[in-house]
Amino acid sequence: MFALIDCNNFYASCERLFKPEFNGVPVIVLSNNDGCVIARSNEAKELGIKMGAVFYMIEQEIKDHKIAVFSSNYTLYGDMSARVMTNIARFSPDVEVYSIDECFIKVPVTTGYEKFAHDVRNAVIKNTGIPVSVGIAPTKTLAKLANKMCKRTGGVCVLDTEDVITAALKEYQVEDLWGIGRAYATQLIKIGINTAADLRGMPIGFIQEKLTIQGVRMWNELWGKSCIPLSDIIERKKGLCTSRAFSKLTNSIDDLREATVNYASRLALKLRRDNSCATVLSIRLLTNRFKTDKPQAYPSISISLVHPVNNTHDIVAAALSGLEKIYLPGYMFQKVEVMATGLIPETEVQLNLFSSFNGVLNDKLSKIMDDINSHYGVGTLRIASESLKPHWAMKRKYLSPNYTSKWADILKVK
DNA sequence: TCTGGGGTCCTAGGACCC
DNA sequence: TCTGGGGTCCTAGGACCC
Repeated sequence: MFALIDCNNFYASCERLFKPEFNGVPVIVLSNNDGCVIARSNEAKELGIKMGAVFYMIEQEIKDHKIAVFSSNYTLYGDMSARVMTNIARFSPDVEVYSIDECFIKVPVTTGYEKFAHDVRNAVIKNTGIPVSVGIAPTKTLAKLANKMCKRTGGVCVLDTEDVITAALKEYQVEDLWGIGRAYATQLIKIGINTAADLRGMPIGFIQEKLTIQGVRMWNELWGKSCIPLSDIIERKKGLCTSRAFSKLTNSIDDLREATVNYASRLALKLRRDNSCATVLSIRLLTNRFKTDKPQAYPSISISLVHPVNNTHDIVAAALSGLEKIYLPGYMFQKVEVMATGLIPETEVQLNLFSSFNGVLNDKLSKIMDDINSHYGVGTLRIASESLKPHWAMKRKYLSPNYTSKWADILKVK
């Protein structure tokens, strides 16, 4: 049996944890650049605030209902997530951290699933203050489904017999299934497949044709046959990406250079934290796709690097050379994307017979930079062309303090 | 003025091999 | 009159996830 444990309204719950005066009050959390709503407390959901709602379009509603607003604070959420996962790990040796706010575990008991679910839930709530829901079922797909049904059942839901599963599938909308997104949902509903039970009732050939092999796995899982194993080993990443919209559009090559340098050095840091090196670096400029009356362009380039690298200087230099090649003067750009692919572990980097490159493991400069920055704060030591507070930097007007990870931000109790 | 950021997997088709 | 059968690798695009 699998359990899916999911934090309720995770980002909103994190913010509320340190602002208890917002308990019982509608709370929303915004995406980067304070663009749209990405988390809502139950009260905000009840007011009809939609996931993905565009912030500036609902400002009046927010004022009218006195909704508390936060910019997203991933430092805080990441730290709270680690605390939740650590608590869950005490209940099972097999944990797959699936996202920042949810994990699958193998259920270590063979009976008494309800009690087990309540034990996990109560422990996490008591030790971290974050409310969670626990869904238990024979497969991961069904555990996901059980978890979503927790809203009705009070935080815990067990689907352990064929009768219970069948009844649940009949009530469950096909578009809410794990693995059915917008495109598939539209197609399925058009031909009269509305519930999970309808989908499960279709022949496997139909599933294979319409939804490919992943659909076949899901279909089997709905029948209780486990096809998606728990992956409790963290796989190496295949690519890393830094991409962020600017607070305002720009066509200035200087702005774009500055942004590219900033993003590329962030990317280099991500690579080093991942202990991997890039063999290919891609860079892309993007115009604002919502401004349909303005000319659109998404120029990009992929650069094969001479050596696999993860030091800031080489990554930045490659990114800048790419930028010069793709820059188009006549467009207002909203975003630059810097991507590293063809990643290899830094311990497996081969040296090149024909160059003086000394290998990543001898890269003392990066190590010193990272040490100083982790001790004195991000940006203490950086390359000269990187700016600390650029004018195009993303908006984070409603940012909360880093209560759990910065000495200066720790809550003071009188 | 203002619409997120980061990933994964699968398929089809083309280029190439013997 | 008529042009095989089996592969691999890569890329672009589309679907999905949170």
